Amino acid sequence: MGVDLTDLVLDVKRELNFAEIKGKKVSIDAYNAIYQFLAAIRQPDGTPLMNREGKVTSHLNGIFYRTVNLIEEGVIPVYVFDGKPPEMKAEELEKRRRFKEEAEKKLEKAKQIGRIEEMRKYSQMSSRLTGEMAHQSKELLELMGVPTVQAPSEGEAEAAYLNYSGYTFAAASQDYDSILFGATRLIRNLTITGKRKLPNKDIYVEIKPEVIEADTLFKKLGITREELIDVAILIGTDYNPEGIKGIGPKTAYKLIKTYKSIENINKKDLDPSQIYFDYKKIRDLFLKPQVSSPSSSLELGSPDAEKVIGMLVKEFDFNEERVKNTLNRLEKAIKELKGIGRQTGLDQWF
DNA sequence: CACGGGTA
DNA sequence: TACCCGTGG
Repeated sequence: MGVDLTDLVLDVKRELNFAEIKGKKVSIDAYNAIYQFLAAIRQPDGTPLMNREGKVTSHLNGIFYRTVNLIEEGVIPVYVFDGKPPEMKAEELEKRRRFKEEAEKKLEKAKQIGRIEEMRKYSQMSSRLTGEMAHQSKELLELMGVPTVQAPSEGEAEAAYLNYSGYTFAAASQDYDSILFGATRLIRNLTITGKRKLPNKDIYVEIKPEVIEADTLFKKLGITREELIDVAILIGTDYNPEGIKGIGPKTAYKLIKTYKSIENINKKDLDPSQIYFDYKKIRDLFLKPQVSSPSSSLELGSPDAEKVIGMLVKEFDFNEERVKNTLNRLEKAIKELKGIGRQTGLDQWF
């Protein structure tokens, strides 16, 4: 799930204007994006899209159409895939597994009483992104000519690293962890747009991409990245999911703002016995995550239309006409995008 | 979520 | 052109 920093970023987050990322690379936390497609691209009763053999295709649908739309908007997406999770994430992963099991039980009940709305909700909650799905997504992107990066460990950390090292202009993820990992610019809601249903209500809200600039956030809060990491640890991260009982974003921020670090917090403000986790190790996971320099160029290549059709149409039963249409749009968008690189610098004269 | 045909 | 809505796989 990541760290809940919503309350702390409220004042600095702003709507993304696509013009500001035109022609720029954005490292996308692939797992995060694919998971959202998998959860969202479903029939009203929650059944995911599947080919005739019953293999789920929701993730491929999302990757294919959304990515082409992004490239048409002028963005060069760089999808970063997860490697092996850090051992300290085990508890969080176990927690997620239990959550899925609960959702599956609730789904069965909803099915029995035939409540379509509930069925959809619990299907979404119980969706699982398999290794095979991640692999298929990566394969599709490669056939499309879209750069991918294999992270040694956390994809989000690698995406942030690509960002602060200058390979990409921003990092895209739903999770605020990106900023803890060092991203300079975080874009949320890049891969999901449109309307989203409010939980348990019949109200739909417009979801728009938003930007959070790390430096602006640090300045606004008057703390450093290191200090924000300590704030996050108090609230609870993927590496200490429980956080500290009774401490939320506001309190955590106040404590670190006052004391600068977890070890400096006065005993009267926080009973040290509450800190049962190895916070120094967690700090290191954010400050010195396992990352690696990209081995490929991270440039858009030429799509292999034949193979994309082979995969989507022949193997996964996508509509041939739609796929061909979209491939044409993709080729056109790539050409235009490559034109931007050559033309910049000339534009100012015209 | 996204497409595309229909409708105003 | 903007939105609605049924369907995609």
